[in-house]
Amino acid sequence: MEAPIKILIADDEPDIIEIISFHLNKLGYEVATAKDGSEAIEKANSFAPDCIILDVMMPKRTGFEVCEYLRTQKQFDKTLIVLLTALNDEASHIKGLELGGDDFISKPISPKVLVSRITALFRRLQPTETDKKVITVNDLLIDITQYKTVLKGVPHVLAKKEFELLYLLAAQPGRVFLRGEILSQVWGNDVIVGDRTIDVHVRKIRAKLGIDCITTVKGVGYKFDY
Amino acid sequence: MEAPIKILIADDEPDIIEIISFHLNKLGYEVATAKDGSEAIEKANSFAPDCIILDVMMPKRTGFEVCEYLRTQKQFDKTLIVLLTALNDEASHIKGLELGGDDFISKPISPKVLVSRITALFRRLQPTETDKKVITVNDLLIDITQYKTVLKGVPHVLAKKEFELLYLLAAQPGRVFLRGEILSQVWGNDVIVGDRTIDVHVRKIRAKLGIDCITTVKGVGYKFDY
DNA sequence: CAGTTAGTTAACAATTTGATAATGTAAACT
DNA sequence: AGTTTACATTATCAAATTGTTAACTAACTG
Repeated sequence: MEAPIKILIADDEPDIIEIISFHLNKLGYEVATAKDGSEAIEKANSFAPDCIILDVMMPKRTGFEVCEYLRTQKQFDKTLIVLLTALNDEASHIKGLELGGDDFISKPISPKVLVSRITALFRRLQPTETDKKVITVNDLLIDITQYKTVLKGVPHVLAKKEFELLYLLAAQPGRVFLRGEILSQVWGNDVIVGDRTIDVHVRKIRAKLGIDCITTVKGVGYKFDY
Repeated sequence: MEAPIKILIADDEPDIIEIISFHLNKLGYEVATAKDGSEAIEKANSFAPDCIILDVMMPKRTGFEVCEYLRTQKQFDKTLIVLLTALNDEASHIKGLELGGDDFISKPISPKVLVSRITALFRRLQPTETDKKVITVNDLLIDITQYKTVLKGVPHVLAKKEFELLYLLAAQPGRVFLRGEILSQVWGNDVIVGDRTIDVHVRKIRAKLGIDCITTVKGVGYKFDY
């Protein structure tokens, strides 16, 4: 990504603003803040954020009102809107979705959840990341429609399970998959197989491709890293 | 596009249906809904949608079952199928791709993501050139208007089923066809024939043409590769 | 250094496909 | 109609591939 992603946070509680912007800043996002609904709209126009986090309960204008207004404006077509609601407020959740909100986070806020939800949203906006059938990482190509793996232009034939395992890991490079996750995702929940089975398949993939694209995270699981 | 694009939504949660149909309606799509898998299949037949959004977890029949079934029906050849899955369920992702799903959207649903993904799918669909009558790959020519196969200038006579099988595979070189797909496309879904039948026909094609243009993908299916 | 975890290898089991022959079937031809 | 012919399908078994486990070794952790 070239320019830093810009995020606007609007909440009337300074503590919340501080916590959120601290964490987002740390991750390289460019952050602006607003302390009520009216300021949120002003800042949205001047700052042109990619994502706006709105507290539902705010002075001057509620998050709903801001959300509704923003959705009428063409320049905020592609802006993600995340609403902060009280815990378990299903009604607000539905209302927010109808007004065009993209996601909801319940207070109290876990910074970790917030960040992962926001990154997930951005990821989902681009089907090319997670949802494509062909994965390419450097000079490695993995195509599930063809069950084909090509490394440096040379095709390598993997068996079904090997392929599915590699595909799973490579779909999210860097993410560590626990053994349990791998088992349930590749083998399914009904099938019961031992842990060694995974090792053996990992080994075969490494051997066939001739590269170490799968990294062992001892005591945890495996990740694709290439 | 002249007539409005028709979209069928199947989910057992009325809230989800309401939100999605609200947003799609607003964009000018014609929307029908179903509350379970069985109703989804009924509505698919009567409504003839261009795109079907299926929740994976549904009563009566799961989204997977519906997807699998629809893909066996010739009239849903070009129908887009979008599956709604729980967040981060990679196994479903892979399974869905194998069953012929076109895209995946994780719950909770963001209207923005949903809409952008669906329009992206339709955009991708434009270059529909699947209906070629004559296929030529290298020095192999396959003409369905004459049921004729010519390899290196030499005609080879294939039986009806042999030809149709070859034609199906060669129409999308490289793509793996599951046995189920082959059966439903070449034999139809009413006819029940065993798996060996496919093997035998593949063998005959290989023998008659004298080349290995059909590759076996063990545990998965066959693909044309020449 | 004991205990845990992963890698390696080989053997075995399970599955899948290939090949061949036999049977069924439907049209084509006396 | 009866026969022939070509094609489609199934049955059966052989062969190849793939999946899994066991047993052992190596590496790491505290």
